[in-house]
Amino acid sequence: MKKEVNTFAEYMADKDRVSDAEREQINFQVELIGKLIEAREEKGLSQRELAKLSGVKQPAIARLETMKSTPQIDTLFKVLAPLGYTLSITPISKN
Amino acid sequence: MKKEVNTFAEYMADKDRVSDAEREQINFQVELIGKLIEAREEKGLSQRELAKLSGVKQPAIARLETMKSTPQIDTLFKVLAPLGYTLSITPISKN
DNA sequence: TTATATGATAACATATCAGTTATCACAATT
DNA sequence: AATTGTGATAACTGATATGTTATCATATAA
Repeated sequence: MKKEVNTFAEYMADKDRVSDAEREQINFQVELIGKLIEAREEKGLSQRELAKLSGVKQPAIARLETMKSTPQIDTLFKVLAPLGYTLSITPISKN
Repeated sequence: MKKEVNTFAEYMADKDRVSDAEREQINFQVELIGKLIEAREEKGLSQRELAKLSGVKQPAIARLETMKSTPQIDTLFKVLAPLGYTLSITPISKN
C-alpha cells in the first residue's frame, strides 16, 4: 500500500524514500544555499556582481541559488570565497 | 622576468599564480582526500566495498582519491556518509 | 606457482555542469 | 511612460564527471 505524504518534512523523514546520505546532502544543500543568498544580500551584491568577483557566471549562480544544479566543489569554492565562507569536512553528529 | 618555483609550497604561496579561492579549494581538497582515505582504511574497507556502500563506482572513487577529478557535491556526500563524515559551511578563518 | 584481492587506469557512453548569449517579467527609478 | 537593474530561464556548446566494462601490475595467500 502506497504511503501518503503531505509535507516535505514527511517525505524527508521517510526512511524508505530518502537515504541517510540523501538527507545529509539535502540538509547541507539547503543550509548552503541559505547562507549563500543571505551573505550575498548582506553584502549588497547582485548575482552579476558576485559573478564578477567569483568568476562564476550569473546564470550559473542563479541555477545554484534555485537548486537547479548539483555544483562541482570548485564552483562552490569560487562562489563562497568572496562571501567569506568555505567548506569543511566534519564528523557526522548524532543529534 | 619569469619567477623560479622549486616547491609545491612556493607555487601555492605565489599570489600571482594562485588565487585565494584556489588556495582554499586545494587546501580543502587535500584535507578531504586525506580524511577520506584514512577513514576508509581505518574501517578496513576496500574501494570496491566503499563503492557498494556509497553507490559511487570504484573507478570514480579511485579518480577521487588520486585527485583526477573535481567531484560534484552529491558524489562527495555519497562517499563521505558511510565513512561518518559530512560537509559544513564555515566562515573563512584568518590564520 | 596459482589464485585472489587490491588500487589504478583505459576506453567509451551517458549525464550534467558551466559558459555563452539572449531574453523574460518584475520592480524601482527617472 | 521610458529606463535601468534585478533574478530567472531558455537554447546551445564545450568541458568534464560518472557509469560501465575490462584490464593491468602488485601484493598476499593458498
